[in-house]
Amino acid sequence: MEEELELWEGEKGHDHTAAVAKVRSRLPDDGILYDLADLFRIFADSSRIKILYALYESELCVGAITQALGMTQSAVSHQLRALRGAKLVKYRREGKTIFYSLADDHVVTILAQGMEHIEE
Amino acid sequence: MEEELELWEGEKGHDHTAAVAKVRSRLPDDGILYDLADLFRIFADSSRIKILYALYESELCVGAITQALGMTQSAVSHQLRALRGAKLVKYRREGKTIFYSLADDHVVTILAQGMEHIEE
DNA sequence: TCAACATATGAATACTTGTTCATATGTTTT
DNA sequence: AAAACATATGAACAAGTATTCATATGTTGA
Repeated sequence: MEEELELWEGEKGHDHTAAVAKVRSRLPDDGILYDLADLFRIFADSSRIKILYALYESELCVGAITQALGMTQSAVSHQLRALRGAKLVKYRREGKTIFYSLADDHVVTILAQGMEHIEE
Repeated sequence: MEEELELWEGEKGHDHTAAVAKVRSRLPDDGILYDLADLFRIFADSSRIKILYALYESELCVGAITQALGMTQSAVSHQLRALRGAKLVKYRREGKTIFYSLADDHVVTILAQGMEHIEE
């Protein structure tokens, strides 16, 4: 007797070709997906999350963030650098002091959606 | 002559007490912020992002994900475990096959907001 | 211009994490 | 019951990363 015809030549198991083709055609470019992962990696640390929440309602200078969160000035500054790199915060200088604030509404939305998710 | 009165006893630099108190009063509990960081950490990897996007439109079995993304079955399974742990995907069994799908709309919203942010 | 202040940065270390390899679990068919 | 299939899991290694410590840059006032 004949064995079952194998449409996907040489592969084991059942056929996925249709689903695979559909996924591949709609999946965003690799570069985009890497950038997206990089963005979320910035949110993936509790120190940075704390900084973002601290900035939720008003701008703050580095010293205030440092005191409020009980971190060292160096650690805060390193994390602000990461947040700046991801364009999640903006800053303005006033004399020796530099004030940071949230860059745009995406930050707020992302935090809020994440919060909703974990509170379910 | 008198030195300037130091309201925040012993600290150097200018005063942050008001801002610090405000931030501290509004900042969510540490545990919540850790959970939030943990959630975003799941999004912080391009393999998992790819899996989530693959599941964007329809459920898929592990084999289909494996083929579509060109990963090993083991790697996919490990990442699905992480996604399951964060309740970002759900699954159902049909014989030997297990179909995964997105758990809720937060996943879609978070991905979409992230995408908007990096496309600016 | 010098001292004090505010913030930033580089290097080193301790910790976390994604993948691979080998194997285990669970399901269906013969 | 055994074999084939589909998925899950544990251990180990390589790669990435947050903090600390020391120091640098930039700004203001004396």
